[in-house]
Amino acid sequence: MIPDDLNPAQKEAVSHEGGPLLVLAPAGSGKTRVVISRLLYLFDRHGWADDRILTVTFTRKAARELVHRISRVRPSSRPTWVGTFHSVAARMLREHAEKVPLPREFTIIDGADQKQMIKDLLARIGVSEKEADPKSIQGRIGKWKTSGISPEEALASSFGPFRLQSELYGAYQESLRLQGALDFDDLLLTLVRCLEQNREIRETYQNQFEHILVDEYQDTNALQEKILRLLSRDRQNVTVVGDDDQSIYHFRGAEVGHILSFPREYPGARQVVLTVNYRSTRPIVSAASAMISSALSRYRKEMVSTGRTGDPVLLRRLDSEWAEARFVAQSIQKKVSEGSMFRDQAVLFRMNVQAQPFVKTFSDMGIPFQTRGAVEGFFNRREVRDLLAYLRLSVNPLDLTSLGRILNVPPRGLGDKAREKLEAFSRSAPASARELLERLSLDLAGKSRDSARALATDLEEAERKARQGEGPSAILQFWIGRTGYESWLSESEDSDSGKGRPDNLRELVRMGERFESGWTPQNGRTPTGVFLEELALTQEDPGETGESPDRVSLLTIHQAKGLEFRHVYLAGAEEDILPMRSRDKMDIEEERRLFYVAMTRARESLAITWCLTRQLFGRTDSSRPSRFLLDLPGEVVAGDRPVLDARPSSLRRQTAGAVSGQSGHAFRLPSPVHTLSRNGPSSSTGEVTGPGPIRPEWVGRKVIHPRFGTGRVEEAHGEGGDLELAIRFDGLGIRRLLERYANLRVEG
DNA sequence: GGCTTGCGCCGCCCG
DNA sequence: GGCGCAAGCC
Ligand SMILES: Nc1ncnc2c1ncn2[C@@H]1O[C@H](COP(=O)(O)OP(=O)(O)OP(=O)(O)O)[C@@H](O)[C@H]1O
Repeated sequence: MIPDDLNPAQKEAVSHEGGPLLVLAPAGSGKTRVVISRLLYLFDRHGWADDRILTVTFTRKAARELVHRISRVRPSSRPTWVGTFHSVAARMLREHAEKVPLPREFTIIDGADQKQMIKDLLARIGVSEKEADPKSIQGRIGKWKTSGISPEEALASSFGPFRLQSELYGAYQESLRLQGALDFDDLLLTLVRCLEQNREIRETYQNQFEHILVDEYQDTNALQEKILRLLSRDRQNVTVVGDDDQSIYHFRGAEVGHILSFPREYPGARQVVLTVNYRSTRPIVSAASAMISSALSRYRKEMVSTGRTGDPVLLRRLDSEWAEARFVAQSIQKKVSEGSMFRDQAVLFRMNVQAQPFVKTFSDMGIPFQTRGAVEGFFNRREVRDLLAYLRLSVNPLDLTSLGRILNVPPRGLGDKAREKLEAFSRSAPASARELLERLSLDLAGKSRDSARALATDLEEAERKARQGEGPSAILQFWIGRTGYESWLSESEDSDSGKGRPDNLRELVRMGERFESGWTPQNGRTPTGVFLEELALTQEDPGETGESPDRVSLLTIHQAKGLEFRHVYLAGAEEDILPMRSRDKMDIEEERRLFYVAMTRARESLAITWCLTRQLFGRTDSSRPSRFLLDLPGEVVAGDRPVLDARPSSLRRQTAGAVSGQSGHAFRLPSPVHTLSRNGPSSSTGEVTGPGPIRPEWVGRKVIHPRFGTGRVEEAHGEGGDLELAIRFDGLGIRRLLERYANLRVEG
C-alpha cells in the first residue's frame, strides 16, 4: 500500500490519519511523489470511490500526468476530480449553472479577450486609451477580484484616477454577465460566492470529498485559499504540499503566507518535513542550497543530497545571445552523442523572447525542440482567433465580443455603421447574437441587409450543430465554407504577414479532429463546448495526447515549475533579465526564488550562461552577469567567472581559460562582498563605474544615438571594442552602451 | 465600406 | 523587431 522505497518521513506523510497535513519541503524531495502515493493510499485504505478525493494541481498538464501515473500503478482506479483550481471551479459552476445562475455553456475568456472588452468599453464611453490604459485597468480589476471586492465596493472606496477604473469594473462585469462569460478570476470568485451563499451546494461537495490534496500550495491566492476552506470539512480533511522557496507567482496574486501560516490556520495540523533531494546530484544540490540560503524571510529548510556525484555546475560567459544559443546547441548535441535523448534536456529562461535565438539556431542545426511560445503564437494568430470566435458564438450565442470580432470578417458589408447600430440595440435590449443580427437586418438595405440575414441564419444552423453534439472540426469546416474565409485569406494574402494562414486554419481543424478522436462523452456536455473550455484553460492543443516526442524543451522558468530534466541549461543569467528589472518595482526575492527553481529542475547536469551583449527590441545593449551567480560556492562550479570585466574579450578569454579548466576543476570565486554585490549590478542606476581603464577624454562629449537622440557622456571605461559609455539622453535618463554597437555620432 | 500605409508603442512571468 | 491603430485614399 505504501511504496517501500519511500523514506520514513515520506511514509509518515503518505499514511497520516486524522487532521490536516502540511508537507513543507525543498525542491526534489518527493512532494509530488507523496501526493500521488497518498492519493493511492487513501483510496486503498478507505475504499473510497474515484470521485471522493479532490486533488488540486498547479497546471492541467500536471493533472494529466498525475492521473496517468495513477492509472499505471493501479489500472482499476481513475480519480475523477483532479485539476487546477480554475478547472475545478469551472466544472463545479457548470454542474450548478442554474443555481448560480449562469448559462450552462458559459464562455471562459482569456487575457486577450479581457483586454479587448475593456477597450470596447472605453470606446463606448469615449475615453481614449491614452487617458486610461487598458492594461492597467485589467490589472486593477484582477486585484479587486482576487481581494473579493465587488464593483460596488470598489466604486464606494475609490477616488481620483481609480474612479474611472472602478466604474469600468462595473461596466465590465455587467458586460460579462450579459454575454454569459467569465474571466479567469471570475471562475474562482463566482465559485467562492456560490459556496458561501448556497449551503446546499457547499454541503454536497463537503460530503462528496472525503479528502482534499493540494500540490504547489505556496502559490495559491486568496480566492483559492477560500475555496479550499469552503470545500473542506472544517479545515480537517486537507493535505497541502509545497515549498515557500518556490513561490514564484506573487505577481498574479499568490501569497506565500498561506503555506507559512497553515499550522496556525488549520487546527491540529501535522507538519512533515522532508529534507533529501532525490532529484539532483550533489554539486547541484549544494549550489542551489547556497543560493537560496541568502533569501530573506524564508522558512529555513535543510536540503541534503543523496550523495550522488556529478559534474560541477558549469558557468559560461558568451558574447551574444546567438553565441549562447550555439553553445547550448553544441552541448545538447554532445549529450546526445553520449547517450542522452533530446527530451532529457531543457533550456530555461526568464522571458519568452529569449527563445528566439534558440529556435533559429536549433532549426538550423537540426535539433528537434518544442516551445510553448510557438503554441501561444498560434492561438494568437488573427485567423485562428477569428475562427475560434465563430466557434464560441456557435456554442454561446450571447458572446457578443466574439460577434463583434467576426461581424465583418471576412468583409461582408457590415462595417462601422452596422457595428454602431448593433451596439445600440444590445444596450437597449440585451439579446443573443442571432436576434441582434435579425434586428439589424431590418435597419439596413441592400447587400448589408442580406449579409446580416445570412449570418443570422448560419449562426442558427451552427448553434443547432453544436447543441446536437457535432464536434469542433465539423463546425469549423462549416464556418470556413460558409464565410469563404480561406479564399478571402489567400486573396488578401500579402507577401509576409499572411504567410501560412490557410495552413493555420487547417491545423486548427486538425486539432479539432484529434480532440474528437480522444473525446469521451461527459454528462450533459457537448464536445465543442469542452473543446473550447480546454482551450481557454490551457491555451494548448486540446488534442495533445501527452506523449512526449523526442525534443528539447524550451521553457520559461515559470513553465518549468514542478518538472525535471536530466540536463538543464539556464540561459540569460544577467542583470535586468534574471533578476528582471521591471518598470515599477523589482521583487528581488521572487527573482532569487526563480533562479532557485530553475537550478533545481536539473537531475544530472546544469549549465548556466550569460551574455556580454544582448539584442532586445532591436537594440544591442551590454549586459552584466546576474548577481545571483556570486552566491554559488566555488567548490561546486566550473567555467567562467561572473565578474564585470571590461577588458577586450580576447584577453578575457585567456584569463578565463586559465582559471576554469575544461574537466571541471573547482575554483573559488571571490567573496561576493568584495566584488559585484558592492559596486556591480546592484548599482544598475549607473553612478558607479565598472572596471577597466577609465576614459576621461570621453566624459562630457555630446553624442547622437540613432534611437535615443542626443545625449551627454557621463562616464566611460574600457578599451577598443569594449569601450562602455554611460550616456544621459534627453528625457530618457542614463543608458549604458557599448560604443562598438551603439552607432553613435560624436559631436564636436 | 474597404484597404493601405505609416507611426507609435512596447517592452515579463500565467490559469 | 512586430503589432495595433488612426488617418487617408480608392
Ligand atoms: N524516496 C525516494 N527515493 C528515490 N527517489 C525518489 C524518492 N522520492 C522522490 N524521488 C524522486 O525524486 C524526484 C523528485 O520528486 P518530486 O518531483 O516528487 O519532488 P518535489 O518535491 O515535488 O519537487 P519540486 O518541489 O522541485 O517540484 C523524482 O524523480 C522522484 O521520482
